[in-house]
Order: sequence, then C-alpha cells, then structure tokens
Amino acid sequence: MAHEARKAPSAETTASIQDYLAAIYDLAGSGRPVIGARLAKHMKVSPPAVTEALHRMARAGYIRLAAGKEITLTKKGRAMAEVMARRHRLLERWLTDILGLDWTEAHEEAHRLEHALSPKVEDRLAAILGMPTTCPHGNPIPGMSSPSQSHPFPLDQAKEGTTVVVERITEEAEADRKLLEHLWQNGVRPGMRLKIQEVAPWAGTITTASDGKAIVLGLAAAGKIWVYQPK
Amino acid sequence: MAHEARKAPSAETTASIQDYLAAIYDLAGSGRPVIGARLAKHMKVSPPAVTEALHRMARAGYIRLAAGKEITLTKKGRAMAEVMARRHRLLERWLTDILGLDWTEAHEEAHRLEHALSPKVEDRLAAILGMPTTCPHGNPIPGMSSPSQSHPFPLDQAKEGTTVVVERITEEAEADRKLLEHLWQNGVRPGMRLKIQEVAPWAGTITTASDGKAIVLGLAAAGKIWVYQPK
DNA sequence: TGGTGGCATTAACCATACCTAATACAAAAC
DNA sequence: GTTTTGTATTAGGTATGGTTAATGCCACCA
Repeated sequence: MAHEARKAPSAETTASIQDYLAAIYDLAGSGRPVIGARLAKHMKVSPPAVTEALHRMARAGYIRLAAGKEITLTKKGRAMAEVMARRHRLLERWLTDILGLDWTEAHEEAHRLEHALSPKVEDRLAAILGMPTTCPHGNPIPGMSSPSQSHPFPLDQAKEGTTVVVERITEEAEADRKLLEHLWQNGVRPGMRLKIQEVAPWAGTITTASDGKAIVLGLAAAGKIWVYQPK
Repeated sequence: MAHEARKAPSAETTASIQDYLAAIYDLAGSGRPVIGARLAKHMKVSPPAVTEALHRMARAGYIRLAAGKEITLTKKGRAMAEVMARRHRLLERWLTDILGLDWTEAHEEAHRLEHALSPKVEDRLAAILGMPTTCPHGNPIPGMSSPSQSHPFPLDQAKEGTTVVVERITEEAEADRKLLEHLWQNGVRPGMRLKIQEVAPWAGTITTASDGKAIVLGLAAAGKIWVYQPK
C-alpha cells in the first residue's frame, strides 16, 4: 500500500508485517515451534493470508522459511520484533500507569498505537515512565535489562500442593480478550501467590487458590501464564 | 483494505479517509473554497488519487460533491474531521508539553498517532493535559470551548505600520516542514508581536520585525499565519 | 494399507490506495 | 476567437492484504 509509505521511512515495514513479526516473536516465547497454523489462529486471519504474508516477509529478509514448517526470525526480523515488543509494552505501561486504563484495554490500545510510535517518542516515553523493565502483564521490555533471576515455567506444569508466584501473563494470553478479563477480575497479576490445589489432566483443568478463593483454569489457558517457585 | 477492519469498528473509516477529511477541514478554515487540486497539493498525492478518494468518501456519506468543484463536508464528515483535529492537536500538546518535542516534529508525530487514538485515550489525555484549548501552533482544539475574542486575519492582509500578534500557525502551514522549521527558528509562535514594516505585493513579500530582528516572508506563506490586532 | 485430520498452498476474487499517461473541458489571457 | 492554464477524469497498472473454495501433502492411527 503506497499510502503507508508516507508514514514510515519509505518501503520499510508495514503495520501488517510488524504485526506478523510481533506475533512470531510472542509465540516463539512459549517454546513450542512457530508454524503458520498457529499464527493464523493467534492473529485471527485465514491460512492463505499467512502464507502470503510469510512470502513477503521472507522476500524482505525478516524470516527464514526452513525446510520443515517452522518459521524463524532472521537477525533483522528479530530486531524489528523486539522494537515492536518494546513499543507495545512501553505503551501499555503508559496507558495503565499514567492514563489509568486497565490491562484488558491497555493491550488493545497499545496494539494500535505501537505502529505509529517513532524511536524518539519511544525513548522519551521510556524516560518519563522511569525506565520500566516489564509491561503491566509482567513481560520484559526489550532493551531494559530485566534480569529475571527466577526460573519461570508455564502454570500448567506446576505440581499439586506447591505454591507459585505469577511472573507474567504472556502475550499469547493477551490476545484472548475474554481470558484477559477473566484473569483481571480474579486478581491474577504478576506477583500474585497461587496455591496449586489440583491438576486434573483428565478434566483438562488446574485448580488454584489465593486468599481462600479458588480459581479454575483450563490447561491451555494455564499454559499461557508463567509462574515461578518462590524461594 | 481488509486489514484496517481489524483496527476500527469494522468498515468505519480508514487512515486514508481520515487524512482526507482532516485536510478538507483544515483547508476550509482558510475561507477559500476547497477543491480537489488544492487537496492534492496539500496532501502530496496525484489528482486521480484525490478523485478516487472523494468518490469513496461520497459513497460513505462523508462529503457532498456539489455541482461545481467545491467539496463540502456532510454532518457526519464534519464530525469525523473534528474528532481527527481534536486528536491531532491534543497529541501535539502532549508531544511538546510532556515529551519535550518541538513543533516541527510534533506535527508529524501527531499525524501518525492520531489514527490510532481511541475516544477513551483521547479523553484521558485531555484530562492529564489540563483541558488545553489550543494546540502548540495556536489552533483551537474542538470540544474545548475556546472563545477566541480576537478577530484574526491572515498575516498577508496586515497593513504596513501596524503591530499585530500571532494567533496561530494554520494546519496548512504545518504541512510544509521547511516553513515550520523556518518559523520555529525565527521565534514565530502564538503570542509573538510583529511590527509590519513593508508589504510588497510586487515582490510578493511581507517584512516584519520583532525585537529589532527582521523576518521576511512570502505572501503565500504569510497567508497561512493568522494574526490579530492587539487592543 | 487405507483413511482421516491437520496443515499449506493454489486459484480466483475483492477493496483500498496509490501511480502515470492521456483525455476532456472551461475559464481566463492574449 | 484561439490558445493557454488549471482542473478533473478516465484508462490502465501496481502492491498490499484480505477472503473462500479447492487441492495437495504428510503423518499417524486402526
């Protein structure tokens, strides 16, 4: 779209490609291989749209289409994806900390705004926010040197009877508005302590408790929440 | 573009149409009739692109294509244009007052960001900015009830020997990066007093002075700066 | 070994949004 | 009155970024 050219250093990236890069980056964070079908589901577009987008991105040198199905970012692609993650998470901080929105809204708003943020505004924003190291959902902001001493793992792998602390709600979970609202309303946020009461693979659920209140989650949803073992 | 649909209440407006609406709104402010050619020049697109865009906009009920060439906004179009002007100018205030950018940058940054701003964020922004009534260039922010007691007129119509005060640098002038930088560097901003030293239509220039320093402007450029007579 | 399910791709199509080149037309300038 | 200038439009082309429907492919399961 020639119209986009006016908005970015000519022929650079488009909002769409930025979205795909960010999605690949986010999905890669879960460990599981990133394939087209997953991308299509995550981004709510049809499989052919993904195929075409991947071709455009490969042509532009952002990704490598390996022999198998797995999609990997090139150095250039990874750099761009990190820029997008940084902008997204800084914006979320701004939206929640300064403008007073909550999580649910913040994610969607940030997703729209991130494409229009220049490096300069991004830097100024980081400065007035006090150089935050994570977004409100607990995801690290690239370039902010967040140590992450803990050894986080997905909540669906927690052992019964243990107590864990929420480290972050992954970007994968953020894409699901309903889930995000559910978590918000149940007080699930970074730092929350959870007692694992029951892990029931046969039922596909995990039951946790916090302050005596029980929270039941499907294992798929639980897999999108990362926790760590407190010392 | 189907891709835009994801970002707005489906089939609403696109960034492009928002741009055209804002441009029509801005150009209409100068009094002169808004025609396609003026739009094309202002927006730096080809005349056929304008023709097509106008058709799309008329189809969607944003504008009326009168018998002559003049383009007029419908109620719906005017409302949308005012929303865009409001977002643009609020963002400029934020960029200059809080992030510390200057004019020149602020205009372009705001132009990109304005398409991604939701009503909610727009309102919160207005609140934390203290409900400003004008943008940094002096243009009124719609919905902020700016009285404007003065009777402003374009600088090119000022009389020799009089002293005027800059009310605003119009959006038309803002589109010209070079002009904007020139004005910024010469300290021309809302509130500045200017002594009109010479109006020379034969040369196409107007010479003004402020603090003993002379500033020469072409009449076309001067017409994009509005001033008023101090009491 | 023969389905079936999951995944990727091709084909055909559409809308937006831009471009250049050529054409049409009216009003002002000579 | 003709020519020039300004303006608008048509025609034809391109890229992005989507869609559905149909097809191809592979791997695993019975």
